[in-house]
Amino acid sequence: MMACSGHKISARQRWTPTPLQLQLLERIFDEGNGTPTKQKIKDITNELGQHGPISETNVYNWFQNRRARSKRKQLAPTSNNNNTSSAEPEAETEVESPKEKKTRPESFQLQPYDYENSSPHSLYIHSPDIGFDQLMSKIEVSGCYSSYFL
Amino acid sequence: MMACSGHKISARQRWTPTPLQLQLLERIFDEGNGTPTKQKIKDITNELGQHGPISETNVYNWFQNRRARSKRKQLAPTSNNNNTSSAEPEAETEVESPKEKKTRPESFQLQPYDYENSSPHSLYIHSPDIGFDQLMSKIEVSGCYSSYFL
DNA sequence: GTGTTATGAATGAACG
DNA sequence: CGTTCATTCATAACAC
Repeated sequence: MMACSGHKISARQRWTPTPLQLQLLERIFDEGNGTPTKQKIKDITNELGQHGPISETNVYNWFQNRRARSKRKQLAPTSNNNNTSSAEPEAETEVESPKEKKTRPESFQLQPYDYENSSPHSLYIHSPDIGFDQLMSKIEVSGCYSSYFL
Repeated sequence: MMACSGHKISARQRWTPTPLQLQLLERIFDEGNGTPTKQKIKDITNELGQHGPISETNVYNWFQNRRARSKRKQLAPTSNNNNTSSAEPEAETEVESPKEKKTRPESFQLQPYDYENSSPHSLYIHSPDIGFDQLMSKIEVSGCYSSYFL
């Protein structure tokens, strides 16, 4: 019964950007405002306030985090593959068909840290309903974690 | 499976440490490295990579979680009474003690916003939206801003 | 197969 | 501004 994603996104203690807000934030961030001024923050806050509760502090923090996180990509995505054992017992790699959406619109789990944001790629999700599927397209598991080697 | 139509799991799998890796991690953690540096992370990752797939991010997260968990576990055991039934812990008490506890209360979004005031122009603190902030901290499933999904 | 627990991962907020 | 803490979510692992 509960298998269904019956997650009520009820209120949380800490601010949670709505997908729309997030989209806007990312967009702005991507626009090239690495150092949003106070005025800018205010503006953004005001703008985003139309889509949900938000405060200037939230915006400020968000940008700070965003920047830090981007830079944080130094933490290697390097998948250290070791093939000590030639045996690669395929466990149950039941890869489901990548379709459908996740469960929560606000947080799409990414892989490790993003690789590089230098790419001038503007990936934005339009569609008021959001195709989570597309969001997931970024996942790059690039690994077969199903195997246990002891 | 899944009676609900809402199903679909992403292809992303969560990293699962092998017992060996876990053992090593615990050992390192126990050694007294509460704050593993990036270099350390790399080292550990490399080491553990010999026992299974792992990335620096995994190691980093593991330590973070480990630490948080430890703290949390240790903070709770001080149960005074062996009360079988626990009363409702959540009481609406917005009265702020002048002396906040040392614990870092996940305060709701404050509005200090007093970091660098680079703006040459003074700013008016009148944000009408601050009222929302407070509301947000408590918003329940009620029909307040429930429509902020998109 | 269903429900619960354990734990990795993501993120907002705070500290230095 | 970079790093760390705390909280929450999602999912693998486990128990029923």
